[in-house]
Amino acid sequence: MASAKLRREMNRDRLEADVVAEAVRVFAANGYEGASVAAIAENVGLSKQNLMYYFPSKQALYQRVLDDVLDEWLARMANIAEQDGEPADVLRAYIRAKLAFSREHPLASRVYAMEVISGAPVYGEKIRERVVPLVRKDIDVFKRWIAEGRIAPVNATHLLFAIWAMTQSYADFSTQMKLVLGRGELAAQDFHEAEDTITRMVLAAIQR
Amino acid sequence: MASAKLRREMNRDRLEADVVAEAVRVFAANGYEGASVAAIAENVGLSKQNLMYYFPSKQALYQRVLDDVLDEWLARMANIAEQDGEPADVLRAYIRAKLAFSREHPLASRVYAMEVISGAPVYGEKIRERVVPLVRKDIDVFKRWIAEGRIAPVNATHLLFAIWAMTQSYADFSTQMKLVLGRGELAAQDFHEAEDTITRMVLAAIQR
DNA sequence: GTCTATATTCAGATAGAC
DNA sequence: GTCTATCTGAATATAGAC
Repeated sequence: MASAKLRREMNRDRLEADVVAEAVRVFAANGYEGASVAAIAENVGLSKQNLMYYFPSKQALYQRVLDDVLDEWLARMANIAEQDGEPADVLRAYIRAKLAFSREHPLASRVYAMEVISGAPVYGEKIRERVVPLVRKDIDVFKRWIAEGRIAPVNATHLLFAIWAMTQSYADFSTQMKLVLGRGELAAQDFHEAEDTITRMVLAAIQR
Repeated sequence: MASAKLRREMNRDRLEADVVAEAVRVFAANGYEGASVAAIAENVGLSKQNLMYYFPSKQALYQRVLDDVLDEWLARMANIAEQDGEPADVLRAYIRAKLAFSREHPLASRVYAMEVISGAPVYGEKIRERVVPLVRKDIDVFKRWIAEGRIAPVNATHLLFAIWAMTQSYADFSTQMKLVLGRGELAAQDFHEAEDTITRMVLAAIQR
């Protein structure tokens, strides 16, 4: 009895995960309005009506996608800046983690980016609740380092904005980068060079 | 005769400019698919059908919007890197110009960003023709500086990607920045601090 | 050039049988 | 939970009178 229910729930979880994974692709490629539930359903092998049995509305599915994106992102990025260690080492780890996310989850990054660029009409409140406090904590860490004289007195907020922008662009703007590099895909080498260049800029800027 | 025609054409130009300006707003806020021609027409005081007399299709209007966005961007950004002068001064001017564009034309930046994030399905070819050569020229300037020993041997390509990402984010991600800063709008002061921080990072990185 | 009217397609969502 | 069938609204686009 319990095991049958458990198995059913695992199947459901797996199915939902499949749907969400496909939804990320479609939302990333077309934006919220441009995405069609029918397309997502077809790609995942469900009827549109059946998909809507699991996700009652397109918005509900979209919110679930954003929730999952943010969960994954928080799991990787939370608490990096708060770790002990030399500022240079912490910043290196932070840049590396954020670039790795861009490389491993470019679609997730793009869905989030499009939502923000559109003015965060559906996810603004969640960003305020879940992202902003984390960002502020990271900024506070930078400020503490400055107060303690461990790094140069840079503008902590804009330093973080800069790190975010530089690392995230390797997911969001990879299409343009590929055109500039004349390459079909960004390769491991590109991400290494990116990491070196970004790290160099950040560490040079905080040099006392 | 000729003056009547001229006047008519000026009116038409003005009307088209009004439509394009409004279209930028709507495309930036909703993406290509999410934008509706009817909404654009209404906001500009035309009937939908009348608008489609001037722009035969939604895609044509969208392409026109992107063309105008790119024209404006090229008018400001082309040839900055190619100017004579100390690398530090040229880079300062480049960063300032790009930040000014983000500040003065955030909607233009967002429309372009969404197109690129979506994979540039309609504007990819134009980007290849009009943007990529310019970017490559700028990168070549950086490489020449390195070869001449005027700046440190950084990765020229990724340095440019970094500058683009940092400056552009003040248009594209301003919604998130405003939430972090707890402010309704980005102010002149924010852009000054951004410019200082970005310039510091770039100049520190090229320091020999 | 501008209007009324309409064709056509497509999307999200719901009802109800099984 | 899954299916067939359908409703409803919106959006692009076109036809044709004035």
